[in-house]
Amino acid sequence: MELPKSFPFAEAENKWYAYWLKKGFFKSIPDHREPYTIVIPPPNVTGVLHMGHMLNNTLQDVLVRRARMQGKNACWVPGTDHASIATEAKVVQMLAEKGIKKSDLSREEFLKYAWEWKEKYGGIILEQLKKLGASCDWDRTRFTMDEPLSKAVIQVFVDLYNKGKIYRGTRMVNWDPKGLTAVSDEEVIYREVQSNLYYVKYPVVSHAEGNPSESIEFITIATTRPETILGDTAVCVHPDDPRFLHLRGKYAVIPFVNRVVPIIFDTYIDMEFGTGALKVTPAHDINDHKLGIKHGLASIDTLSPDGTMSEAAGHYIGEDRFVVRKKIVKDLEAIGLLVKTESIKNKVGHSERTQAVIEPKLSVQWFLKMESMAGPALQSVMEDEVKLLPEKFKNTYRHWMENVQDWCISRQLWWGQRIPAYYLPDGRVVVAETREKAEAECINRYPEANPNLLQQDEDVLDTWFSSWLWPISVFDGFEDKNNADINYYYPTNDLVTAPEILFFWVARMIMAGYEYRGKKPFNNVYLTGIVRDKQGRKMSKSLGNSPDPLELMAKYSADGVRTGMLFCSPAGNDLLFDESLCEQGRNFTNKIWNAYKLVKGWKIKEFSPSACDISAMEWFQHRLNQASETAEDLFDKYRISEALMCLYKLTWDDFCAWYLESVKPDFGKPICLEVYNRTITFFEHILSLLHPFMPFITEEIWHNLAQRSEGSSLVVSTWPLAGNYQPEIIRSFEHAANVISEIRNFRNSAGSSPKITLEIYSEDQTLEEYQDLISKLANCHLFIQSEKPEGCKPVLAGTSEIWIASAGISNPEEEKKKIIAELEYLKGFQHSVEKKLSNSRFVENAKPEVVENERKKLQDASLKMDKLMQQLQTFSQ
RNA sequence: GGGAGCUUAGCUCAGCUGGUUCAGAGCAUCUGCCUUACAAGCAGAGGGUCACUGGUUCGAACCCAGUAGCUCCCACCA
Repeated sequence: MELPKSFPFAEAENKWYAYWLKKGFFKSIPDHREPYTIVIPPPNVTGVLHMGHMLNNTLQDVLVRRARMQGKNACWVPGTDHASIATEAKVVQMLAEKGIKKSDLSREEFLKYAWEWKEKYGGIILEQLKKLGASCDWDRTRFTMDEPLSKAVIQVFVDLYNKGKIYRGTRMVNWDPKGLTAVSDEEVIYREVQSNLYYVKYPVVSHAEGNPSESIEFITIATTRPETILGDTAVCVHPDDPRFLHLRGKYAVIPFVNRVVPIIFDTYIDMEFGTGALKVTPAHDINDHKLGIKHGLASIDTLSPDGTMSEAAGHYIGEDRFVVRKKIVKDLEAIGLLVKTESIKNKVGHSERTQAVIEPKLSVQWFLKMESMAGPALQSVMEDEVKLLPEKFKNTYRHWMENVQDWCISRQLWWGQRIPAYYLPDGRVVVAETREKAEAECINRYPEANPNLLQQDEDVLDTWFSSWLWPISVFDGFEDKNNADINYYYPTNDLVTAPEILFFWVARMIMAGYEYRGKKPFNNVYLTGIVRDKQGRKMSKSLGNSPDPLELMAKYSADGVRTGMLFCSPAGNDLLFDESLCEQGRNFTNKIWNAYKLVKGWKIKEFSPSACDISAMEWFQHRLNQASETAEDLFDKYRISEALMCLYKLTWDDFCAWYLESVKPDFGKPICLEVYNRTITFFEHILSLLHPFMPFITEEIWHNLAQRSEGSSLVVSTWPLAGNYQPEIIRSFEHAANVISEIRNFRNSAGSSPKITLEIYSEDQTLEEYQDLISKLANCHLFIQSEKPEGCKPVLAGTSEIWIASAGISNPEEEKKKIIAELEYLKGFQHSVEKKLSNSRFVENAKPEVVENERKKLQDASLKMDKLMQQLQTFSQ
């Protein structure tokens, strides 16, 4: 049977994934084994796979597959997130395309559409993950709005409310006047724009009842939003600003509305900016709002939800804010209060979805107090209860946790878990899990009230308010606190996610973990980087620089893309993605495939192995053990990229380039059975080590390399343990390999064909063991003898010298040049070591072994130099 | 504005407690090869003042201080 030249991955991927599912290898139920658990960071239910998911999920799969092979009960729980904002936006858009406005629908009608949409498009991403080879337990797939999970969310809300940790409060939100909704900070895009800075003077009076016409003095403020003047309730200056000291206790008069407001002093002011005096509009600016609270100022909301001036503004009522901006400037100028106009650059927030300029607006929201929850979560990370990888994120984490602000958990949306708060017409509130319970509670607490009049809060909860429960809720740890799953799988082992959501998600899961289980949710958090393009730009749809993962996998194979992504993505580092990485991954699969093709093509016969075979097998066994140990260590330190690179080199360089070349029989000759069997064993070992990275090709080859019993698979085979190895054996082989390289090098520089068999002599006894191997790989006859034969070129390999019978193939000029360069280098080297050794302070202070080493270096160097000098002399003869 | 981090070969990154021929790896580049597993390959080679300036030390890529540049997070400049 002729094998194809490269790995036929498309078929193999489908075949093996179906096989794994059919055999249920990814399923997990609690048993006597040690559990290994990962919960997936749930992607948006309507999302599609992008490069970030690829990196993240490949890493998880590597960890899970290795754990499974190590004999642990591996459980990778998949699922999706309802993503209120994103999904609702998509549904609204879909409806708009059908000519339906959200505002024309009832909540129930809208949700019906949303669920239909979710059923239709939801979960595509999970199907895509299967293409990648993700070994999730698909029977455990969860969605954050599945009934038990939603129930858990409501239960937690009620519980925290009853504990006094949830409260209602006023907060400034980002209001989108076009979308008529509040949007989260993440949905506000700050853009640098050219704006006008208007300098406006306000009359100053000395009494609260002062009359502006009596004023002889003015204070000039600078503003980019003059339309908000109508909502001003103070003017603020810096307490240390000498220009305004005399204004202490005085008042300013707001133009048009003639409101007399205090002049207040606060260090918040930047004296350098504008005039050093700030107009304070607590209802329409976040910092002014803070100042307002601090100084007890009134808050006048001069804007209607649609961005026009409200009744409270008193003037320009019903006109759009930007129209008013122009008008008010003109009117100020007319009454002589506009001092000047400057052009400046500033950043203005725009709504990501509607592009409208965001207006800060006060509104009533639900909050979760963070203080008491942050403490244990901070301590846990600082004491490495929960380990962050890489560790540098501990700093950022601490900084955030120490300055944590209360979490605004309400969202003005319909898609999500509706807040279980019920209001009486007079505004009194009861919080309960269901309407029935709320009514009962109402009767209990407010016997005089009519429970039929209770109205549920219109808002839903922030999506993070359900995802923070994920590691518990996927195991139904709220509904049934002591079920077998939660007791077995929780705390989970590793979490793999992006540092961007360290606070939004990771920190909050830790809080919820301690609050509801009294235990951390996971042991380790592996933080990946962001996948960027070659120029370091974030991948985004609008830039069009984000490749389609499915196309990449179709082109380079899933294994190729997986390894390509992992070749250079250490934890916490951004990955500058380039398709050439996938190419490298694909080439690697090709290399493995061809090694398999070679081995598979051998004819086997029973006879004794050659000396060359024996030395190769011995060396490779030790080298394999060494590499296994290194890889194991790297895995344990979560240096996944490095573990892969270690195995890459083991496979390509050691196994293919050296070992297989050493034992490869001459053309048409058979291989001896013992060597063949040994080779298969080595190959299997390598396939096992590579399996977590490249599940498909390894499975394919593993099945074809030997007879396998029915239902067996590399997926559930045993992870190979690193045996002992002797470094001396590896070193002595490396010496032989070095000799081979030198001979090849000699050939290259002499322009001699590799087909010519050379005669080589050496007095180095240690080469005797590898005599056959060197002869084979360097196409030569190696003789070990103490005398140097006539007419040979000496070549230095390490500290030992070989002599090459080079009749007619030498290139004396080249050789001479090389020797001289080498001598120069050694001279410098020798000099520096001598200097070090003649320094008495070095000899006295340095550790004895260090000094000893320096002496050894010096010895080796002089030995080499002697030999090189001798060689040089042969040229002058 | 506050905080954190980074700067080592053309690119992406290792380099652990300062000391082994310590200046490394992979990719890319160059040279020579269609050698019967693989040209998606083979055999070789070149390439770096470890950002800069001082300091500590017998000894610094590594420790300390300063300078420059870059990145990220938080806050949002009236």
